[in-house]
Amino acid sequence: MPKIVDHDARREEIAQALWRVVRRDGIRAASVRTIAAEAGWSAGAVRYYFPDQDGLLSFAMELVSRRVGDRITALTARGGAKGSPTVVVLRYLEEALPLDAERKAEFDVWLAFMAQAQAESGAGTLHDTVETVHNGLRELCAELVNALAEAGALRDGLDLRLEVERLHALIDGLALHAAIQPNHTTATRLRRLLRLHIDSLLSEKPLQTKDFSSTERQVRRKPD
Amino acid sequence: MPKIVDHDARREEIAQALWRVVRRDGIRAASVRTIAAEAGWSAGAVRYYFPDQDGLLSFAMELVSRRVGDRITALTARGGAKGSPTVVVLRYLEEALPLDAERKAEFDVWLAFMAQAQAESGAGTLHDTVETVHNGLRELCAELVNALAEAGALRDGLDLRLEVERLHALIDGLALHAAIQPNHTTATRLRRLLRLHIDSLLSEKPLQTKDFSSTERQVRRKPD
DNA sequence: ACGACGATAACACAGGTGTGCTAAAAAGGG
DNA sequence: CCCTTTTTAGCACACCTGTGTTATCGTCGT
Repeated sequence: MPKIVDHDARREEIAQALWRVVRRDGIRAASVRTIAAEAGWSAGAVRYYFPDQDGLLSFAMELVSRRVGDRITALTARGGAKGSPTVVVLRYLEEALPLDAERKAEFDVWLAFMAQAQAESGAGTLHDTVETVHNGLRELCAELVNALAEAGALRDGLDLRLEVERLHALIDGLALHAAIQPNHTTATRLRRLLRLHIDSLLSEKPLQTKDFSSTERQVRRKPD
Repeated sequence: MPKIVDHDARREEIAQALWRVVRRDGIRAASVRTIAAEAGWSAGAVRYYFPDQDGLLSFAMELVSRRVGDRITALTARGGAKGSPTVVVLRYLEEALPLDAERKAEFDVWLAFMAQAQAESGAGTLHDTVETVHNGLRELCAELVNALAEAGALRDGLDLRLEVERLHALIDGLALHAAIQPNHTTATRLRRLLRLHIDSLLSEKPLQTKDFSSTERQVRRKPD
């Protein structure tokens, strides 16, 4: 029997080379040859694992999707539901934000893939993965909001369905801002904004933690 | 004197052809020849107005930026500041959301440009326009929040700086969601979510309008 | 009418692109 | 050792790419 390599591992390796090319030079530079050079193989070797480049693109995109999904499920397996409801919510949602270099890199290529998927108007492999991830994040938001509601932690009069959408939009907006202006929207600021939003949904004053934002300037209505 | 054409108008026409190509086939298909074919001219004619394609790309991107900027200033010129502060805020922010087909098209190409700009890591023409637009929208959010604060409409204890960031992120997140799932995140839902967020910042119950969301299911804490 | 000049088209060239095909290399079992 | 099967590299082809360069066309003032 000849040399046997782990095909799946090889494919992931090539996909990660694709990520690096996309991040460095944009998706326009993601050709079979440049990716092969980046991965350190010949173009023929790459084509042995990916017969056409559309398959390479969609695989690389689904790998991003799988990565973030795995992080979420790993968090659950590790007892991510331990602690007070708001702590659990923050822990999960912070996992969806580009707080470190690795996740920022993932989000950058995800952004490129989203833009490319918009071209396949309505349907297509890329578009489907975008929808899957998008719905998955929405469902996560829904579960977390529902958990807060069942714990009786939410303030009165909230429209749960709308709050799920608002939270979901905020998460994606924050991620986008972190990608666009990482120097302005830093990791700590992301965390603080997320916490601020969750707190605004709660009925009681939240428990104070070490990075409580008491240093922020507060505005008070001028007395009349 | 020979035939004289309006160069700026021609450039805008070509840039719009670029937009159509990007929207239909993605930024990867945005070559000089495909754009020329889309615009109905020869490649040589296009290159007469844009010596190189990097200039074409950045011009097309800045045109998007100019379009949305013009809409905002046009709104101001038309007396956009008339009415109660919250009405003014909603009017301005809705202008930044892809509520109709034209603005959705603009956002789609804007998304592609943002992804491409991420490749020029840190600097570059595209990156600069992204930052300009991004800072412009943030400044708009800041002005609107400040207007609400000066009108005494905001609830107590808000951190203005953080609220500006949160509003800004929500706007971009909503726009992204409208682009990704237009069937789910419809124009009316966008408006409702934006209104919900603004209302959550106010100290008093907002004035009711015709599209008041009384039809939405409300959640009330179970009595203990 | 005609010439001058902006506008358009066409061609050339070197290189890149996806993809099919084929030959060489590598590696473990007999 | 050799042989079989997987893996890798290489080449070929037709086409597309950006960018020069050049020639033709159209239109206006004279």
